[in-house]
This record gives sequence, structure tokens and C-alpha cells, in this order.
Amino acid sequence: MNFPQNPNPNFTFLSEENFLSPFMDNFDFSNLMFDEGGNSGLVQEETSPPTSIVSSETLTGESSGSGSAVKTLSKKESSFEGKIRGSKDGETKEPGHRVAFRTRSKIDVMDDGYKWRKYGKKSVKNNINKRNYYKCSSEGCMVKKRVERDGKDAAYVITTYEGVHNHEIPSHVYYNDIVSSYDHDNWNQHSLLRSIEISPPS
DNA sequence: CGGTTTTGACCGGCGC
DNA sequence: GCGCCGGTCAAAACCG
Repeated sequence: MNFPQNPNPNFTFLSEENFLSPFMDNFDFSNLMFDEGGNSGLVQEETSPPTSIVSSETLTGESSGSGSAVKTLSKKESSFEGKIRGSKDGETKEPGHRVAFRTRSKIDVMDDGYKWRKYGKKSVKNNINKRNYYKCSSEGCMVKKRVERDGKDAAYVITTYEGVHNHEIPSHVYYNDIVSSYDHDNWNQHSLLRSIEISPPS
């Protein structure tokens, strides 16, 4: 269960370089969903049917079944939002930056440079597979991560990040270095990931 | 030895 | 009011 994506003992932060090639080779960012406190506007699950989100992205005709997964997600979103609004008024209630990725990969979890500790596993409806819950290991950092496989297309993995990191990425230096060094088209996609990791304060 | 994973139980919200 | 459903906790096992 360690690092299925990188059996290599050499895999470290430095291996990001190594990580890059296979990463883009094996993974497809076929669908990304952004939602910053329901303010981004890139995702609008409440007004638009979840399907539209999928179709607006590139699903290469395999979007048929994926709708269900997205649906579940959006449903969660709305309930989550309601929960926030219903909470106390002055409680430093962070809107919670939420980002959902839908990637095509053979592995379950992608290493994004942070240290995650698994704290739960649950099987959800609309998905025969189990959903895994991770939390950032750093103290005071309550960022959560949710990983599940698409019940319809086992090839796809849905990863949802929630919250903003308090601290630097353990491999932050490398990221900067890499980002500067590698300006390939591929990094276009990955830069998205990076932007999430550094999560700008609104 | 410390930190992490595992797994079932528990809890709280929502819908009916 | 009850049951479903999703999310979290916590204790024990497990691993490096």
C-alpha cells in the first residue's frame, strides 16, 4: 500500500523528474473540477446538471457513466455548503477550498508532495469501490483528501482535496525548481496541481 | 520505537 | 421519528 505508483526505491522528491514522464504517460487529466468556496464559477453544480460539468470537459465519449460519480460529488458539495452556512456565525469557518480531480490512472493515489495519513475507508453508493479518506500529517494542517475510483470506469480515479495547507510542501523547493526548469506543455496541466497545492488565500 | 494503516463503531445530517 | 448515508474516531495491528 505504500507507493504503488513508484515501486522504485529511488523515488523521492528528486524523482519528480522521473515522476513527470510516467505521470503524463499514464494519467489523463480528462476532467478537473474546481470549486473555491463555491465562488470560482468554474463549477456550478447547483444550477447546472452535473452532466454538464462532465460534458463541458473532455471525456472522450466515456462520460456516460462518469456522471454518476460527479453527481455524488456535487450532491456532497451542496450539502457541505449548507452545513457551512448553517454553522455559527463567527467561527473562523473557512469556506474550505475544494478541488476535485478526475484522472485516468492505474494507481489509486497520486503523490503530490504532501504527507497524508489515512483515517478512514468507506464504501459509498453508486460505487462498488471503497472511498479512502486522508488527512495531512502536519500538525495544525487540517487539509483533507478523498480518493475513490470511478465505479463505472475503474480506470478513472477521483481525487478531492479540501482545505488549505498551513505549511510548505515538503518538496516545495523541488517543485519550484522543476516548474522553473520544465516549461513543457505537459507542465501546463501540472501547474494546475501546483496552484492548488499553494492554495492562494482569498 | 514512532508513526501510520486498518477496521468496525459511532455520530450527525438529510430525506422520507 | 426512523432509517439511510457519508464522514470521522479510535484502538490495535503493522511496518520501517
